[in-house]
Amino acid sequence: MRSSLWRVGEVAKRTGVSVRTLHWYEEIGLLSPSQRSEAGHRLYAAEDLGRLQRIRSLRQLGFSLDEIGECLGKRKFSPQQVIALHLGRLDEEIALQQRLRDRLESIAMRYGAAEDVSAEEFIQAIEAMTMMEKYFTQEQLQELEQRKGILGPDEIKAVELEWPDLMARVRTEMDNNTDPADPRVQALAKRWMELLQAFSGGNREIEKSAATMYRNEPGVARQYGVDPKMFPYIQRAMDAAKASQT
Amino acid sequence: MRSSLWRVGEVAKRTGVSVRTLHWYEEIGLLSPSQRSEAGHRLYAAEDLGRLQRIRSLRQLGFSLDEIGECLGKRKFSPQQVIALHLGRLDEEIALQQRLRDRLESIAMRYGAAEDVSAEEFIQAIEAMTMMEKYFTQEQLQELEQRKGILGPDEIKAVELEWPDLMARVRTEMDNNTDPADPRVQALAKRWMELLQAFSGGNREIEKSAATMYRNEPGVARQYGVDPKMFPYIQRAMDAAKASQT
DNA sequence: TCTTGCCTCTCACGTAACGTGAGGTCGTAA
DNA sequence: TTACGACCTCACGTTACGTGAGAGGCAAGA
Repeated sequence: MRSSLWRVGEVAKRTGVSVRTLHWYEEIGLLSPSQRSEAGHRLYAAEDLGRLQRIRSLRQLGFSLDEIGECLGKRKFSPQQVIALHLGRLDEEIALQQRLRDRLESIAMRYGAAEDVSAEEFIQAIEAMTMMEKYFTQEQLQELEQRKGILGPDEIKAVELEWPDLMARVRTEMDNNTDPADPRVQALAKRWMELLQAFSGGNREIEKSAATMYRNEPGVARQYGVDPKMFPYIQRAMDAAKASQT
Repeated sequence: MRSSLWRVGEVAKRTGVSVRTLHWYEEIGLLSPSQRSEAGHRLYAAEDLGRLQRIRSLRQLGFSLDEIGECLGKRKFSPQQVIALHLGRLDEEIALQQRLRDRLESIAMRYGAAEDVSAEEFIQAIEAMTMMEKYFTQEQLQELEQRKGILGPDEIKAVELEWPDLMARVRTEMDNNTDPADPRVQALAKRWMELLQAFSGGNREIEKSAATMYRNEPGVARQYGVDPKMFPYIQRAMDAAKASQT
């Protein structure tokens, strides 16, 4: 009889759980040793170890101690229901983490090789992405992602470098009150439309969403050098181009 | 000036975070309102809202408040490193959850339709699975899984029903000291080998691992009615079959 | 002016599942 | 007898807040 009683330390060594964990399981009423020595030391019998084994099995499957307690306590619980519930929870969590992972990776890829990225710049990129998720619908984001895949990363980077430069030139002409029909402005407007086409693929809804974003988020607009005031100026340049074509 | 100062409730409504969260951010020094009213009410300025926005962005990417504090505080941190670290952590978590999910699903499928599964039986199944993962190597488990796919669920269930029955019959003959060469025992031994073949696919290592499991885990053995003492008895039956063939 | 109702404040406990000491007791071997 | 290891209980720390409790502030109506 004596040989079939184990003390906490022995149980801990054999099963791999910590002594504190065994204390904790007793405290919450999940697993109490069936005996105590005169000095108050815990003595675990074989049946206690069996219960511990079951607890560990259920724990490994990700159940909470509360749920385990209910499973082991009551005879009437429905395993299918419990598992289905748990499975659903897990699926949700996994999907969430996967989305999170994808977002993180897309940011990491954006700055894959560059070494001199400042924290400032980095956080702005993150903000830009959360903004995108705020202003574009799920389908639009998918479409953008798809077109990104077609263009390839080098092309994307080139455009991202060219865009602020183009914006600055447009701003200069606009500030100088250059006639929208001027060849320089015409060239800028042509390039603007090309880049816009590369971004939106001609999807009007995407262009609208982008415009809304630039209007509502001065931070994002500043990052790319976009000013809503440029929109009508370029529009006038486009109108002038059409007029000269006829 | 006055109009660009917001109180906690207003900030909470605008940004979607709770008042308590704003209190908390101040308590841990992550975001303190740049002013207080005479009565001690928090007054957030535009720059505070900007910082809050950055905090929210980073939070959405799954960073801890500690990490966010460091990112926003120091200029010298390496975004790539932080992201790579985080990405690694996420991948690990996802893989873990995926494995967990698969295990859960395999258990759920085992008892998909059955309605009268007792908690006892259910927990035993879970224990059996954790035992499998303890005694079989990763490759062996994959091989078993593959063979399970080939056999199909109905076949599996049939075998699982037949196995305890077969064990009981063998036990009876063994207890009666029936000659291993007796036709009845020969028939049982033949069926034993067939089922074993269906399980192991002739893989000796898998058979060895299973034997070790049955020897070390009386609980699992009891569940399937297996007794290590049967092994040599069946072996003698097989030997007798061979001898009679020559 | 007083009350009403809606802020806001600080303080403080609760969450899940233990980890990590602190300070004291028990058992046994040298 | 003393040293050492195993054990005991108590209690705080962890994450990122949620949820009150009790008290004070602020504008509007009676």
